[in-house]
Amino acid sequence: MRYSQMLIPTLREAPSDAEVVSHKLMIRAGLIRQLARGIYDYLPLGLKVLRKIEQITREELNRAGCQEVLLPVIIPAELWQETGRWGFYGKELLRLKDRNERDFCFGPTQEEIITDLVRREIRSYKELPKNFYQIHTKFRDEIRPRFGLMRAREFIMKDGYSFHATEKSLNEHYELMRKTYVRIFERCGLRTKVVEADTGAIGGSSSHEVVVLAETGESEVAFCDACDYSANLEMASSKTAKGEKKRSGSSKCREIKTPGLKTVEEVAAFLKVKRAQMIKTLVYLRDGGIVVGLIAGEHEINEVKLKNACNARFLTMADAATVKELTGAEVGFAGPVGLKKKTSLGPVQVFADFSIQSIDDGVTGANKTDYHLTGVVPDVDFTPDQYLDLRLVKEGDSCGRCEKGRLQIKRGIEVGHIFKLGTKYSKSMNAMFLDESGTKQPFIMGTYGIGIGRTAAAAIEQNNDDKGIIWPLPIAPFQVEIISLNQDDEVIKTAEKIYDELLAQGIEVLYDDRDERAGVKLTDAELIGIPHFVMVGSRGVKDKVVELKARKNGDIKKLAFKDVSNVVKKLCQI
RNA sequence: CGGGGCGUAGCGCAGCCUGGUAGCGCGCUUGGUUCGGGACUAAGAGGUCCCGGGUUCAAAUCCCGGCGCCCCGACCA
Repeated sequence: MRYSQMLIPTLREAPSDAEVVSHKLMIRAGLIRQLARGIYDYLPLGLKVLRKIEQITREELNRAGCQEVLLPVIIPAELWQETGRWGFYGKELLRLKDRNERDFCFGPTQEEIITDLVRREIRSYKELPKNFYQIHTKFRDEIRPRFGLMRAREFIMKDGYSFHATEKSLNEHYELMRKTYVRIFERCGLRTKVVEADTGAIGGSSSHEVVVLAETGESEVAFCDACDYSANLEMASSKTAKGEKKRSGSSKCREIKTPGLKTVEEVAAFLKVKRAQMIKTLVYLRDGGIVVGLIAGEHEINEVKLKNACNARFLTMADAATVKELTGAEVGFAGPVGLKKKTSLGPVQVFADFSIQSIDDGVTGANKTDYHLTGVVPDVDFTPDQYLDLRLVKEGDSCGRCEKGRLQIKRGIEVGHIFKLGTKYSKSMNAMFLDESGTKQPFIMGTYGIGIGRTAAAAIEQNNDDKGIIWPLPIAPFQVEIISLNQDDEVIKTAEKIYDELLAQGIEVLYDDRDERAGVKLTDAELIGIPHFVMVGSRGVKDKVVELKARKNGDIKKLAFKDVSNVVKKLCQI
């Protein structure tokens, strides 16, 4: 491709609304332009990168036995009503009506569609397992799109769905997908980590995320420095003392006046007790009731763990009025002793983190404004419904899996996600096959996603310098860029000749044939980040040499004309 | 949805406070000189000052309403 014929609108300055480096560079290098919030045009250079990532994804999935399909983006409401998601999904689901006022949505994910196809076309266990995937555009009306393609509303995603006759088959396939995902991102030239993840709203029993470690990532992952344990912060567990047996005895609880002291720090300082002795009491609102979480004052509660523990559909901090109704006190004085079992909003569940199990002289709110209780003993003064792990792990906590490891916490970009779904969708949509004994069984399903645009953004986050993008070779829009450093006849002749030679070798080459100064061409070349430059100038032409420059480290090698195509070809082998 | 900010030429911004009919840098067009790391020079093109209403002799500027975009928070296969 000739640069002069391509639309590559590079910018010296990034638009002021771009925050993170990948967003800035994607705009400056002319890969994307924004049309509306979270909605982008993909320009020629940007599309080439996406296509590369798609192609690698396709090759690896096909190799793993998956089949590509292409499902509609506009979906009739009926299918979503079958699974109940038409009601649950909320505003993130873009809903539309056709000319006859029938309800449709723009698919944010397509479990319903594929399950519908499979229930109509697959009847026997003999046809299983199967994995269908597609690469197409999704739309999620995100509350807060940001960072360019990292969190867009309209985005390109590879989504795949597998169907199995047995759990064993699902487990095997899940493992295959995990390996395949690792390989896909490795081939893209990315350094990734596979972490255990929360199954979230989509439901299901097990889930892993593939994340690219990057400062600008939106998710936090914890991993052990000794063993291979790694998990999304939402899921991560550290070593916890548990299994203390229940105590009995009489209460030595006392009420103490603590005027205006609400936080753990304030109360601990006032009463001269350790934070570890404090029983922090947090009140949450869930669908159909109230959930109270108890945790030692030195720790933070992990709301995802709490939400999962009580099996809630949603969970949010309770407002002051609810806290007052439950405890009879202002916010800041809640405690587990003598709590109501019921409120106008529904029943009250109390979950306690293991960390309070061993407290024997605890301090907690008295459910009375300006008062706290001391000498509180769990299982004597109050009994939680359940003890479990509710802690948000901290950097340096000991690993929950191995003996000596410590947890580290880093930020990452979630580029892939795999789920064991089970029969959630097949059951609600009555998608059944006949097993060996001739009985109807719901399909056992898995779902597997890769954010294609987000992967491109993550690649830039991981590979850039102050001059611009440094594409990993496998996903670079071009492998080589030829730059004529001036417009002398001999230089142009040579550049054209090399261009033809490289093209003939099947190399993806961008030839900057513009009548621009060397500086302009080089700066643009560095910005758009093609891995190798072949620089042709009049000085070299005299001696029949060109210069080969690596974008990554700036190394320059002189090359005789006759060697160019062989050397470059070797460099471009992946 | 709550809090904050912004909207003036393709991009980055000034002008607004204190109303008088729009400017700078980069980019773009044409000519000349230049030409191996973002040239110089001369001449140009390009703006519904986000939209609507109001105040005023006069509004980019003041007032009211709306829209769009960004940031923080709540959300998130």
